[in-house]
This record gives sequence, C-alpha cells and structure tokens, in this order.
Amino acid sequence: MLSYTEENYLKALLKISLENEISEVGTNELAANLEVKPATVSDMLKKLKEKELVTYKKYGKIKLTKTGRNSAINVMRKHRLWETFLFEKLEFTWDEVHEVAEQLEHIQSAKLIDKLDSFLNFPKFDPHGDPIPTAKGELNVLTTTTLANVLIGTHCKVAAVKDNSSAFLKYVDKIGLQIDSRIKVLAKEDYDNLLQIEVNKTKFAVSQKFAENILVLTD
Amino acid sequence: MLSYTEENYLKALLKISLENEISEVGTNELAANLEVKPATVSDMLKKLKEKELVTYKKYGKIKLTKTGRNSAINVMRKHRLWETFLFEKLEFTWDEVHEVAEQLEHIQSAKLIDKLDSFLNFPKFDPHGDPIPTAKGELNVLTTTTLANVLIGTHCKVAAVKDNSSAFLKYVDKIGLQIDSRIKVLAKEDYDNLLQIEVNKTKFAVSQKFAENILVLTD
DNA sequence: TAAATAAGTTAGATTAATCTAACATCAAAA
DNA sequence: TTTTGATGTTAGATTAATCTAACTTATTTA
Repeated sequence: MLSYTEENYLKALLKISLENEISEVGTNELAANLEVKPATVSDMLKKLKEKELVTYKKYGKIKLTKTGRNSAINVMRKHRLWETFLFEKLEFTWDEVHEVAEQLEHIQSAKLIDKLDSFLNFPKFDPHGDPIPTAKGELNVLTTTTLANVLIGTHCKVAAVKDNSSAFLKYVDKIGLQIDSRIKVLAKEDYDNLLQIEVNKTKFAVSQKFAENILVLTD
Repeated sequence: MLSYTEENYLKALLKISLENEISEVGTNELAANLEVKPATVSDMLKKLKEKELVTYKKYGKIKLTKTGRNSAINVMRKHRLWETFLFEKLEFTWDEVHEVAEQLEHIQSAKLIDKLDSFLNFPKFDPHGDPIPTAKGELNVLTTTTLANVLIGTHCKVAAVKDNSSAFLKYVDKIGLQIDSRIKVLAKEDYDNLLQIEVNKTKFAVSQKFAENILVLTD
C-alpha cells in the first residue's frame, strides 16, 4: 500500500519522464515539480528505493521501476477518469477539474475505478485531451507537436493542452480554442516567435509560451 | 481547514450523540469508536478545543460546539451522498458503499458536493435509509424504533439499518429484507428475546442483536 | 586542470498522529 | 467514608513528511 505522498512522488516522476521524453530524473527537478525542497526528495528516495519503486544511487539519476511505473500509471488513470467524470457528469469546466482530481486520484478502490470507467463509457481522453491509461495499464502516447512548431501556412488540430492550470485554460477558452479546434498558422514573428493564427475564421496573436502549451496534430 | 483525522473525530462525536440521543460523550467511548487509545483522544481533544470545535474540561465530557457540529454534519452529508452515488450510479451493493465513502467524505470541494447532490436529484436518504443532511446543514432525524421494540402481533416497515458493516448487511440481504420491507412480528421468546417475524409471506427467526440494528416505523 | 557553480546529501528540528506505561481523578459500593 | 474499579491524563517514544543549514559531489568553464 502506498501513501498519498508516495503516490504523488511516483506520479511526478512519470509526468516529468513523459513530458521530456526521458526516463531519468534529477532530485532538484523532482523537488521543483512537487514543490518541496531537494532535501525532502533525498529522504523520500530512500523509502521509494527500499520499496523497489525507483532505482537510483547517490548523486545519480532517478528512474521508475516496472512496479513504480505501474503504480504511477494507475494514479494517472484515476486522475484522468475523475477529471472526465467531473467534466461530463457534474458540469465542471475544464479549468476546474484538475484541482479536485488531485484529491480524488488517491481514493483506494479498484472496483470504484473500474465502475467509473464503465459509467463514463470507457473514455479514451480526458477533458484536456490527455490519453486515459486502460485498466491494464496501457498508456497510448500520441505523437503530437506543439503549436509553436507548426509550419507557417499549414493547418493543424488541437489534440491536447500541456498546462492544466486554471489560468491557462481560461485564456484558451477566451480565445475560443477547444480540443479538436482547427488552427491555421498565418505568420511567425522572428524576434519573439509571436504567432498569428486563425481559428473559426477569427485571427489572433499568441505568444511562444502559449503556443508551447498547445499540443496539435498536423495534417 | 480541518485535517482528515480531525474530521473523523468530529464525525464520530456526532455519530455517538445521535445514536444514543445524548449530547455529551466520554473519552473512552470516543476512543473505542475511532479504534484508537484513550490517550490519543486526550491529546486530540486539546487541539479540537483550541480550534473551538468541542467544549470540555479535564475529566469532563466532550460536546461539539455549533461550529464543530456543522463540520461534522457536512462530513456526514458528504459520506451519505457518496454512498448514494456508489449505490445508484456505480452499481455498488449496499454492503460495499460504506468503506469507499469513508475515503470520499474527506474530499474538499463545496462545488463537487453540490453538483453531486443535484446529479443524484437531491436524495433524502442514503442506501442504508439514513437521512442525508441538506446543503444548509439541516438533518432530518426520523423518529424510529428498533425492530426489537415492536409489539408482538403488529406490523412495521424497515426505515434504516443501524449497523453499516458488510457482514450485517449481507445477512439482511440473505433474509430478503430491504428498506421499506413490511415486517410482521409474530412472537418473541422470553428467554433470549429471539423474534419470529414474517417478511414477504416468509417466516424467519432473528436474534435480539439483529433486531436492535433494524430501525423501523410502526403503523 | 583548477575554480566556480550547480546538484545532491546529511544532520538535526519540527509537526501531526499515534502508542505504552505510569499516574490521577471520579464514582460507586462496601 | 474509604476503597476500588472505571475513566481519563501525562510523559516520553515512534513514524511520516517536511524544513533549514551545512556539507559533499559533480559539472562546467575560464
């Protein structure tokens, strides 16, 4: 049985790995992600190593073991299913779901999650466009790029958002972007990479930072 | 903000008060209910008193303050709404819901609970027949007796069950009893208070212990 | 390659919740 | 009223998760 905190460490390790397409993570990086001090991570790593959830040696990099990764994927599955539930059944907006799912993801009951999955009709993606791992632990990673990398003059479709913060998502809403929105990239400013885009026949300028948080599929 | 543990202490105090129709509770009683040692309760009482959630003085009785009672009722509301959700939407049986609701009741989100309430169509009772407090904190206490007190030869209707343990509820299921089942009390054995009852034209014998855990409305 | 900087660890404290063992108080019965 | 059993408290430890401050190791760069 994993503690609430241990689950969060594993989840953060998985998240960092997936976001950066790496498999080894540093102590400071993990600490920053969890908003704790590196010293705290050092302590916790001893426990996670003891339980064979991660491999690492002193001053080395941290890597999830098979078991650790499975646990992390299970937490991610729960998180994303709960987000979907809140969004689809309880009328939460997509900028509200993350915070509550952070709590719900730690509820321990295999039956609950399987029933929830079936109640929601086995959704494949959560409200942010992220893939929901299956009951067997299969995680379907999409090959997407960010809007920042789309060639000028070409079209793309919003697949997911990278930043799940309320502030970012409200901004995305304001522009009228949604999952599956079609975007045409009109121009890019050399100086600061400001992008001119067209969505639903309307033109907008978006910053590089913004564009890097929009995951898209190109045609 | 209350901790998980503090919420459990308040909930236990409310539960004991309601079950015994009293307002003051002893340290040992509370400890037994929470399955911790009396020493632990003594410590925790200092904190709860400090936060003005209970009143008590050394070697005295414990009583919830207005604030403490409101918090406890809110936890109870969450618990019972979650039980109802699990039972009605996720196909849990009534003997399975309690355990999971013990975890879910601690999720912090007012919006979640209000939306859940409306999603469930503002249920008045949970799967065990217990009243669900309203969003305003109103708790509708039914005036019921236990099956053990019903006069021989009279009829009654099952309103709720007192014991929410899986073992008890499975036994109730086996006999074919449900909320709203009509029962006729046929006879009571003087020696051990064994009851002969009739449910759906079938006769059963039930022990005093069993009968004391069935709350009924008499005609 | 040596110095400077970044990254990571250790030691010692703190807080919350729990325990055991010993002690104190209360209430009931002799 | 005194004893005794039940009830409740205190002192001192323990565990998990965190911190700060000091230290160590690794890496980069001049």
